[in-house]
Amino acid sequence: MMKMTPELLAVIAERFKAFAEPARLQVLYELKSGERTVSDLVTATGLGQANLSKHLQQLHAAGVVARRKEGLFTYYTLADRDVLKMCDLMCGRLEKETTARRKALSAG
Amino acid sequence: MMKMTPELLAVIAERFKAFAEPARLQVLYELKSGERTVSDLVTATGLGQANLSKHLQQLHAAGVVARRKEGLFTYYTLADRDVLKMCDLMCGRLEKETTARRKALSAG
DNA sequence: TCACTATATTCCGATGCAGTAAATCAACCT
DNA sequence: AGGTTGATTTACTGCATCGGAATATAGTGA
Repeated sequence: MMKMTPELLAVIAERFKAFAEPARLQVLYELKSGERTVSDLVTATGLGQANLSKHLQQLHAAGVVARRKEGLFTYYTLADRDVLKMCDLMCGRLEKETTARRKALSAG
Repeated sequence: MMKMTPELLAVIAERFKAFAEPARLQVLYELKSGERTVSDLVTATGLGQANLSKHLQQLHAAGVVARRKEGLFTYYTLADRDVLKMCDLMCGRLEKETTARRKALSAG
């Protein structure tokens, strides 16, 4: 485990922040099935183009997505396998809680 | 994989948000070594007491930490093993990037 | 060069959140 | 009951950020 300097804490927090927005999670969810252009994502998510573009910049700056330009289009993809692992881990935590809560309700 | 409703996206984002703040990460880092009272955390982190208390409420609301009252004291702990897994996964991503960048620099 | 399309960027209003100080609450003690 | 201590809550301020509209940039083709 690395030493926890304030700078490192800030960087890690920054990374988590990339995941901490419904719009951005929606984008990641779309990218699960593969590469998408910005327009693809606009129609898939219903987000405004300018807004989406800004979210994509943030995701890219945080190393969450990769991009590739081809002519007029910019193709975005998930940066690596760990991105999905993060989401799955978080969803797993949620599921555990909800099933636990369900159990508690039926038991109580 | 569950269906991605706007509500679910909001909940997941909320969870990530709990990790997306240096002060809160610092708290989690402290709790790695075990149970701590609020005062313990105040001295360990250097955060103001009221401020810290609010961060602890957020972490608790997000299911990241558990608490236990004993007399005047409130003891906080990490809620489960997955909390650390989240952090380790994120740090792993960071390390990969920095080593990759180092390699690119020495190669280029 | 001029138009057209796909993205990115800038500007702005509204909302959210971190931090601090002061007030409040809760448990303990004499 | 009154006082003390640990913790939470409230009120407030300043700063960040989301979303939308308008504008700018860049690549394409006539």
